[in-house]
Amino acid sequence: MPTPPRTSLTAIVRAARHLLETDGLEHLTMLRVAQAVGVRGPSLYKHVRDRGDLVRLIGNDAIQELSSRVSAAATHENPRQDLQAIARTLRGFARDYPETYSLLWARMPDAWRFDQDLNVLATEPLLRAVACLAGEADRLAAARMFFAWAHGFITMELAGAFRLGGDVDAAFEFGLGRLVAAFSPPVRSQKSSQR
Amino acid sequence: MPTPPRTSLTAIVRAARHLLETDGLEHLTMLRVAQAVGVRGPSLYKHVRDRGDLVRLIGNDAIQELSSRVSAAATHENPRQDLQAIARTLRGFARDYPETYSLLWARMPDAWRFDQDLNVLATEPLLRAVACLAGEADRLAAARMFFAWAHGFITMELAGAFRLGGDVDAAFEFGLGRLVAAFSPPVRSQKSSQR
DNA sequence: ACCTGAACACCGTTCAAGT
DNA sequence: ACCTGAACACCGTTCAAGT
Repeated sequence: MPTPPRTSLTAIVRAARHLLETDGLEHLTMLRVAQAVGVRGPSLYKHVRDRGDLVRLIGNDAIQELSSRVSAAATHENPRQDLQAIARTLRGFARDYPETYSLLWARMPDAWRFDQDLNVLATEPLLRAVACLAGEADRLAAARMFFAWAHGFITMELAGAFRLGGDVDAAFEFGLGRLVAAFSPPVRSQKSSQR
Repeated sequence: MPTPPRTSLTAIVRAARHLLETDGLEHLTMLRVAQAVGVRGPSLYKHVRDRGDLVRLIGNDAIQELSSRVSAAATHENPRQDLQAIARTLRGFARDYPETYSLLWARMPDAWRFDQDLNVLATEPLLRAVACLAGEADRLAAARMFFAWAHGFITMELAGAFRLGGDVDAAFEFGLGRLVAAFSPPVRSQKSSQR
């Protein structure tokens, strides 16, 4: 005899992401998610394959939100301004949702990772901006350089790894400025050295 | 009545680090560590405060090994060569011990993190090399920029995040070259260059 | 001093049984 | 069709009891 669902996938994912953010991944428990949406633990398995699947759905949710923030921020005429906006948007998202951000590019089983097509979508504004500066040939390498720096900085900041003192905000702007500047084509004069 | 210890802290840490590397952090279990060193689970608590403490000891062990690798690699006359050697050493360590490397700068409770004085020690070669290129004033910001890039690149590589194709090794060298070049003082527009 | 079994509160997951 | 309690194998950790 059919019975109406007492919860929904979207409610489960929302509750799980909230729990992740407040208590961390190790406290993101099937039982606690179930409790948050008002069912018993085993019922979740009617909506989700297992805990890894739930992590994947949280990632999908988060990368879409991050992606739309990035798209909204990267609308300048000048690709350098777009790059700066993208980096600051990433950092802002990480500050709003540190646990969720950490999850996005954490080391995990493949089945737990957010979907690749969402990754492609999220990466597009960065690739576009970088192509203008570094040229088509170096597009991918330059995008990886830029994202590696931004992601590394944000990750270390979230991990509390910047403990040697100094102004962390200033260090972020320092890196951002130097990095954007470094994207000019390298060989721009036959006679002088490079920058 | 005193009885001789049937295991030791160093044996426990070594077994735990090995278990971490082979099976991942979530499978690093007190019971499995105990089994690996030949005692029962509860006995570990005579040597270690709790699981977080064990994670901290693994981190201490790993950062010391990484630190000595970095020191051994950063012995060139030219600070640019030292920077390149440092980055490649980090990446090599991460390839040898991906789980351990991921752990080192992961988001964790403070009590789980490796000791700060070991961090200072490990950072010294980088700070020294960077100071020669970026100048004393920008030393810390430049070191953070460099390490953020290297760490971000390595982290993404370990996480399997580079899935847009392209040559990842080439992207690493691209970033490394551009980054080292970017450490010249920025205002060279007076017609001169630096150094 | 160190090790042990038993115990407690918690996990993820399965499954037969309910509606 | 969805939800549930009971069950299983596993956790981390404590503690009284052994030697």
